[in-house]
Amino acid sequence: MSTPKKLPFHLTNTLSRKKEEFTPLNPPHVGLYVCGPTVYSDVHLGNVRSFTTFDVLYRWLSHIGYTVRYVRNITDVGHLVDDVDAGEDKIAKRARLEQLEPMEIVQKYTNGFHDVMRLFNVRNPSIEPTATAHLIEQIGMVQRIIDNGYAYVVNGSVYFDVPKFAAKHNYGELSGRRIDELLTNTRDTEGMDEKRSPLDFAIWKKAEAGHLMHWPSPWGEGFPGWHLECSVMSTKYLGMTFDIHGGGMDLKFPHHECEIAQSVAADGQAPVRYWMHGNMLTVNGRKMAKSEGNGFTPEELVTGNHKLLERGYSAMTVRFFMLQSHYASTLDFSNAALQAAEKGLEKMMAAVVTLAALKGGDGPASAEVAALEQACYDAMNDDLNTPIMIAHLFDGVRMINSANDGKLALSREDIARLNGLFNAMLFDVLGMRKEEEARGDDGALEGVMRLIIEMRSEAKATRNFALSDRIRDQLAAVGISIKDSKEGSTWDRK
RNA sequence: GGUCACGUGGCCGAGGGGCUAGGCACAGCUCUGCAAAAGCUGCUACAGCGGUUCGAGUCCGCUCGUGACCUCCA
Repeated sequence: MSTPKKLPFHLTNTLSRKKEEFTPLNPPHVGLYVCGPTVYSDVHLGNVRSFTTFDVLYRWLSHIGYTVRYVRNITDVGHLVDDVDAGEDKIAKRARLEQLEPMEIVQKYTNGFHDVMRLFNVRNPSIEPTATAHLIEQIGMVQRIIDNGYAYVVNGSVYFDVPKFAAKHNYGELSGRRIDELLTNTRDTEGMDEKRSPLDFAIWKKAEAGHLMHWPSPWGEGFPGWHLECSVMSTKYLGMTFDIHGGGMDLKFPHHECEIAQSVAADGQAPVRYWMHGNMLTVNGRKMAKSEGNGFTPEELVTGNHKLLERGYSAMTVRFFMLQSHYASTLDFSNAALQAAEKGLEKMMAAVVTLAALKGGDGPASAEVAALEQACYDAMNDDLNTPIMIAHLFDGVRMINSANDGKLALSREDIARLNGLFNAMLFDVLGMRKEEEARGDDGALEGVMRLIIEMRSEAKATRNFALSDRIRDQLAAVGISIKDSKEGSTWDRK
């Protein structure tokens, strides 16, 4: 029996803007770093899309045989906000509003983030480092950058010297910016008067009076700059140069560009071989963002308690909806699209149940099933093309249902392979979860339903359709649907 | 203002020089006590205008429209 070809994997590298064959630095190991959340507020659905994208990447790399060390950080230091709140740390700001310790805020939203990840069946990373636990390393990196002449100290703050760096290195290669263009388009930002060039960015910032989160450093009390933590934590756990760095499109510039500059300036090595950027979730064509105020929380999503939501949707419906578009495309949120995804997912899940009960005939594996397997691998290996892979799975759904209707002959071998394929692709790779599992049903309902179905079948046998229809209607009213077939009746929660 | 994307059928959304995407919705048929489910069939589109080509939704140019980044943001 043929087995599908599982390699090679191709992904779009933002550095080259092209699809490239992926080859790890030290196979079979893969180092993967993804920018995690800033824990000063609830994560919204746009954040979930990004983490889901990289969750699927992690799952896929593991599935095709790589040993992945997946590092996803927690940003708990807080970054400078705009000039309205000049100098005030985001986390400190919220802490004052809510009269909590900064680390209490951090803990609260970290817990919330983890709850959301669990709800959407996003796997835990191998390492989840926090910025506050890596202050020593961050100070060390600042010092190395200063020692190498790419940063200067002004009044207790340390700034990265972008023009000096750009003179020798390719600053802007990731985001496609050019120094001279950037210079004509800068706006006033914090610390402008201290910077030699408006393009320079802080890698260590002096703590002003009242600033709650600060640490001692060779340059005085302060806190680390915007982009430093990712540079430090990625290379600490994955090496000076590692395989894949992921994040949202909106982080490409300046965040990731600065990460590259910092690593090169400090250690002389480009940190990342493949950069991968996920696109934005939009609402009515506009990016979902904290600053836009158009996001909803998972609670609002599930309950439907939000003005943009006609009703609630399960986390798995939303996950499936997201995976039906490519990660590099924008995806527009809408109730109609969510409802279509919900129906599609129900159909696919029903087919999985049908498949488990199918009895195949004798005979060899069919070419169709083998082709389907290969098509799924090819789709995923082509830059993680989940929508195509899902389209192939729906072809499998049709095969399963046709076989169940007696219109297609499948061998035991075919059925075993389809079972394996759906388990691998739908559950392991796409990370779908059966809703009953998510709900945590025990066996009691199953037993009760078996009894009710048996009694209803007796009513039908005596042509007491008034009773059998009443049972079906009443069950429907409490969210349980009954479906009759030649072999008997099945039930499902809806 | 600068840079970069995108515009696909009733809706969502892939593809990316010749080959059925898929899902949802809708209509008809089959099955069925009725329903639901399922299967089959139908609806077959690529913003507009030019160009390249034997052939363009796919490449090039222009126009219009939308968005992202340039500032914390997945």
